[in-house]
Amino acid sequence: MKITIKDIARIAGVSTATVSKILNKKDQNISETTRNRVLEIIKKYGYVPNRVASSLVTKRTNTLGLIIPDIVNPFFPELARGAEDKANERGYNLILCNSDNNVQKEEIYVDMLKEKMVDGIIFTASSRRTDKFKKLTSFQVPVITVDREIEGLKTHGIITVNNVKGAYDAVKYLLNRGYKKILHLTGPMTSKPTRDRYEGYCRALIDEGFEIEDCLVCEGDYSSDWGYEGILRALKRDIKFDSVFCGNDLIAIGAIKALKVKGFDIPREVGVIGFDDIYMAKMIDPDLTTIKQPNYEMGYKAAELLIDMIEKKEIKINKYVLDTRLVIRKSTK
Amino acid sequence: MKITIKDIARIAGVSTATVSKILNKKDQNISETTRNRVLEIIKKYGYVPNRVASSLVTKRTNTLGLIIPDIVNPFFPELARGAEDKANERGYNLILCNSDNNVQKEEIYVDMLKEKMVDGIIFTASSRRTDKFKKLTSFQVPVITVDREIEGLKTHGIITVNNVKGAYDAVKYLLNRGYKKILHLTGPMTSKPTRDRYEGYCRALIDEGFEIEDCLVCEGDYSSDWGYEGILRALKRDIKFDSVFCGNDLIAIGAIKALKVKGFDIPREVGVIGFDDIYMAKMIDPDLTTIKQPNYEMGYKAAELLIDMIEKKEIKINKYVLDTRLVIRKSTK
DNA sequence: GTGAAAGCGCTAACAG
DNA sequence: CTGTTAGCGCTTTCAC
Repeated sequence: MKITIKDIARIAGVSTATVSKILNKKDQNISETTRNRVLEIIKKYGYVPNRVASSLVTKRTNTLGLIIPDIVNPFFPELARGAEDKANERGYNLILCNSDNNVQKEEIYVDMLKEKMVDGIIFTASSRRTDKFKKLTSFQVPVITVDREIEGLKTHGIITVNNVKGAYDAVKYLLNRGYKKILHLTGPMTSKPTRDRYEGYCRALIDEGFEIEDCLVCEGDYSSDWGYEGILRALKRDIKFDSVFCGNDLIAIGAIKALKVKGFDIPREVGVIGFDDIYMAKMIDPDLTTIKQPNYEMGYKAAELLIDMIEKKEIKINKYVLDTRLVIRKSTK
Repeated sequence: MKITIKDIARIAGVSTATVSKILNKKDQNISETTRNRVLEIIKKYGYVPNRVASSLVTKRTNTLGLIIPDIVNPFFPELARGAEDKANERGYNLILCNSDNNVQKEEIYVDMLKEKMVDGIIFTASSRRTDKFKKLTSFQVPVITVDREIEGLKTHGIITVNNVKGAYDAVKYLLNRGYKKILHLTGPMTSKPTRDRYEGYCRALIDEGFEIEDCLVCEGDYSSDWGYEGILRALKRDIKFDSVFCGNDLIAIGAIKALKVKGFDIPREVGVIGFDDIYMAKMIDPDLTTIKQPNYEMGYKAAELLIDMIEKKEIKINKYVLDTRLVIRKSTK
């Protein structure tokens, strides 16, 4: 039989109200003596309050939902860690949900989280979301979307990265280093970040007086396999390029692999630049020049904004666009 | 104002008991007609039951705790994913906790999870655990430890990997391929897997008629930095070796990097073998021969065993030792 | 087949 | 400074 607040109250010879007040630090009006006595008894008996009971009355669970496509994708662990750190710091826990970018799974998770009365949700939505999905907007608790803005989906806060500028910086850097024919291996164009990076690519080219050649832009997905495949395909089609701007680091890693297999010297013959700066970027050979995304900070900031909303602190900004940073390593000359 | 079971009952003209029974599929004794009527109303009003209320009475939250050192460490995302998949399959959610291998943080998390009344915990414990830490053993709910057996810590179930055999296989393979001087860059000897891998290393050497040379065994931690550092240090000390058995893939990746910097040809002059088979193992150059650990399966199995315990299914075995597998790639000849 | 009623363990007025 | 009391939203006996 588990020990309850009633037991503590009885043993201490006070009411449950008194114990509750002490537990919740609403004890300005409790005498030093009783407080100490109660605290002692709590300790002695190893009493642990039952939060599900208190949640039922306070309507707060101190739990957040984190919905991401897949924790195995190297992009997400840092984000999750950032969110968890902030949540923990503020006394919240995080429920991890892997949606596989699957709208149906997302909906199921949202329902589960709703039932469990989470105080808020951090959401990295699938790219295939349509506005038929009203569950979130009708959700009673605040929702922060991270990394991907969803058209037609109103959320309570947004954390993104300046993808246009990041891509712009990448391409401009390539151009400045003397590369002239930049192959762009993109992710799926259904996702906003992909389109933004493509936009940055175009703008940099134009600003520097180059033309945009459609054959240099190849759409795929955010995987190493696609990077590998994309290079082989470009080579087969006899497309001329002296550098590759990859939609993310995974693509870049695959691309480098293919390039090496085909005997190209990186960075002399072909330069490669990625996007993300995942952990592995500095471990591969040559280590990867890339655009660092502040993944950890995104998660951290998302949790912070979310908790501020939950706790009704004054919130002026509900959209943060974090900046990327060019990290120069050895895959570009 | 949120809609409750009372509202549904009132609208349907039945009691809350009836609605509850229908909700929980204990409706053998409910007439088809009322059931359909109630279900319809639930749908129409978008009623979502409040699980925290029901948890209070059923003493089940359908929530599990997952305590790992750090989700950013490439070893853990797969484990977490495996656990989450199984949990989800069985209607449970997972609370993610990053302990940083810090006993104090572990204790705090255990307390939080206890307060939130999780139904069970999956625990990858810090290596520095001492038996002063009784919180877990005195814990009311089942605990499964994964990957690391903790001496002096009784848990309800254990999932590990056959580290001795994995290491044995690795070293034997190296020997069979003609390598003779195997440097062993280990993790911290305070951890059981490290010691087990060391044991496998010794056994293989002995079985093949080699001697164990202490100077070939260097203790560090499970990071790429240590792999890099370890190679440089061995070289500086003028230790002769023709291959490296690394405590994990991260160490191997660092080692490969250092070896390449120093101009060694891998695998001809020096062969390298890792342990884990993380995602990046096949992406680096040369791609890494390694011992695959079934990370996903460990998480999956852990969740399965845990949930079986929670739901009191017949449990014969409460310890699973999963097998590793040699994955041959290009970092060995 | 269905419902009344007694809690689950805690908090929050409000009263004293 | 402390206690009384009425729930929070749900499940579960047990009676009808």
